[in-house]
Amino acid sequence: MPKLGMEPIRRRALIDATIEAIGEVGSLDVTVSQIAERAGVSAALAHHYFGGKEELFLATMRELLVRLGEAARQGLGRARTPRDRISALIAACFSADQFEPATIAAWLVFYVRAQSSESARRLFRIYARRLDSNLRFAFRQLTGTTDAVRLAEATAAMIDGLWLRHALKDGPPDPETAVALVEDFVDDALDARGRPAS
Amino acid sequence: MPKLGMEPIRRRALIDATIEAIGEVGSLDVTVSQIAERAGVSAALAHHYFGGKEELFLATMRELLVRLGEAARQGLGRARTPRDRISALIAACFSADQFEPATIAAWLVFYVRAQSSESARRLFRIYARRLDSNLRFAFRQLTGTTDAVRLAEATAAMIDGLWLRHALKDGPPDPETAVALVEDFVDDALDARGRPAS
Amino acid sequence: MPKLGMEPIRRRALIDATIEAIGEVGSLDVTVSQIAERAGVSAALAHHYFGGKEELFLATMRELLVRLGEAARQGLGRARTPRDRISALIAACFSADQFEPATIAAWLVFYVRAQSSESARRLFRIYARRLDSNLRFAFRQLTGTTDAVRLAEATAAMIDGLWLRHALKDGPPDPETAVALVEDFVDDALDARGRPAS
Amino acid sequence: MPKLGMEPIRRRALIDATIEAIGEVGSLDVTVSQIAERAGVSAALAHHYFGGKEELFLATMRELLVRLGEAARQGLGRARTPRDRISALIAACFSADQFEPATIAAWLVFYVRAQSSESARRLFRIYARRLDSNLRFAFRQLTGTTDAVRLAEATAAMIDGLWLRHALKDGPPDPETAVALVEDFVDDALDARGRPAS
DNA sequence: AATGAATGAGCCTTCATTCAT
DNA sequence: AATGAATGAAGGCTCATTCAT
Repeated sequence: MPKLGMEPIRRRALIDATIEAIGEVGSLDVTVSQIAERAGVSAALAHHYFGGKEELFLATMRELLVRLGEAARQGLGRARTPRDRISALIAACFSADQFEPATIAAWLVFYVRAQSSESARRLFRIYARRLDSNLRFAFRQLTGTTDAVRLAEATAAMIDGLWLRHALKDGPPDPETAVALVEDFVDDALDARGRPAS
Repeated sequence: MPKLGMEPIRRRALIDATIEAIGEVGSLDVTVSQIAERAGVSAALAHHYFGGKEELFLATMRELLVRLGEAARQGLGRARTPRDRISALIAACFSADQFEPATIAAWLVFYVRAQSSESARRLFRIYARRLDSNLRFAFRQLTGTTDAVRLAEATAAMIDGLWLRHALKDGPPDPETAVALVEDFVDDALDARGRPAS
Repeated sequence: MPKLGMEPIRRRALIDATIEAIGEVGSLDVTVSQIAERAGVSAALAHHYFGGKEELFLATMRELLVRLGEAARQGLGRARTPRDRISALIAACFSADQFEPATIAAWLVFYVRAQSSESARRLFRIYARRLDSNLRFAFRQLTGTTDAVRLAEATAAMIDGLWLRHALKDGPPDPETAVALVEDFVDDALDARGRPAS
Repeated sequence: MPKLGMEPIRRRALIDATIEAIGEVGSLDVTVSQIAERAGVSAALAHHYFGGKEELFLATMRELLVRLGEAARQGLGRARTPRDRISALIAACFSADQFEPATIAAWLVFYVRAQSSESARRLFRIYARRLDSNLRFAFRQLTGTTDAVRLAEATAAMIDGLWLRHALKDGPPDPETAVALVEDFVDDALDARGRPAS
């Protein structure tokens, strides 16, 4: 039954369906029909609203990025100290939303996509830069600039690595352990900084 | 004119071509024809020798895994202390061979493939388990068992994360910095271990 | 806000938009949406008023035919002699209205359409018959019946041919030259008639 | 049963099938599958050999043009006088090959195509220019240069017009009458030239 | 040993058309 | 009077795969 104002609803449904479908299949080899069916609409409608498969994927990536950005922003808002800010960023990356199997899978898949699609890469750069600069900024208040850069990179790498490994694990996601590993790393690294001559 | 004993030559050429092609395109969306052309043979021949695209990909993954395994084995052979063994493993992961753009891309792509292909996942498990157990074994000689597990996982995660990030960078690979980051992490972590109450 | 008496306005707008669209694209491969947009209405409305694409095309053809018919009638009204009548018909075919690029293109396109659509062919027959009989009638007053048929056919053919060739030319239409060519042909033909044995 | 050297055979079969299919349907709205089926092959093969529908159409046009060119060349070879050359060109345009219903339809359809496809237009220009220059050359030997241009254009137009009209006629083609009309036109025109003051 | 020939299956995309509002 | 919403049907194209040579 056609109603007015369906567009945002359909777009949202299609994007969610895309995440689910990619999550289930574990790759971008998902047909528009599969996605549309999951969203309860025809494939033609997906094209109608997004223009094509490529754009649907891009919109989905953007959504993923936005969600992560919001999680980070909220966490940062509640943080009081620089060390808190770092924890907030780590927590955001492993928050329930982000760590659902389908979401992890979708992230990973888009990560790879970024290798071959210029538009995808552009989107990812924005995300990477934002996370990095947030981390760097927090670290800088705890160490010198040079170390901040290093530590920010290492932290980001570990986060990504844990994501990656979770994407391949069979069992349920285990965000607590992941967070603990990164936190320990940060603690140790900052600790070592404070005691230069060991 | 058909020659005798061409099989190993062709197989090798096709596997190399697969790595190159995937590296260039940045995804598994490579046609058998493209690969075959790059190897200087017909697409039909690829099927003749491998049975199908799937098997060609699997063989290529296996090759990648073997190469990494060999790099690790060689490094471990020269290592004298447990700490040396850890460094050897890190170095192997970032050795010149492994860190060529095409290879990084191929790894990443196969990583994702593992999500949807049971056979691919099986192969990767073997690799992950071997790296993990090697790391764990070395760490266990420097820390307690519990910490060894944790540290091994964190180290492996950081390595994977650095790989991932390099896969998306535009510039030339920078293995030295990557190695330094991981080594620092290990140093700091072991350091912290030795001085429990900080 | 819906207004009353919109029907004729919309129909006219849609027909004009059809001519323009066909003229611009140079073929019948025009979507109903494109036409509707050009007319400033929704595609659904086009169906509402015409019933379908086919009927819209047919209505457009009819319009084209009517315009040509009117141009001819007006010219014939002012003609005094049989020879004048011939000139009037020629002039009508190359009158400004008919010789606009979009109109030429539309004519040509519909001409082809007539090959595959019975209804389109029927419309064209009416036009062709009317032009032919007008020409024949005029010629008959200047020559014998047999020759009149021949000359009418030749004249009509030349007119159509000149149209065709103009449809493919890049530059601006050149009705004067076209008219001159046909007039010369008629003159020469009639001349030859008068002097049978050469 | 796959054999070697099939390519030229298949190409030829596909081109012939294209002409037939277009001729039967009377428009370019022919699917590749229809054409392929008529040629006794799969649609995929058509793409394999031609790359796409567009190229298949272009190749078909080229073939049509070549056939016409050959008919003209043969006729010209046998012509002794300038007037003979003109007749030869006219005859070529209405020769049995060219005047088959399917061929006429295909010509007409491609003629229209030229309006929207740059590549098609380019091909047609070549044909038009060649026919024109041949005609002009012959006329120039019989009249002054200025008249030659005019007469060549008028002749070409009449030929095209007769083609056009035949394309829409239901009955069987009637090349003799068509040729007679054009020949009469040429005769009368040349006659008139010779007797300037009437 | 190697390949040209050939195809079936499947996907993206377009578009005319319908319907409820 | 007019339109946004929605879809079924169909077409072009790609590609892995097979087969006879």
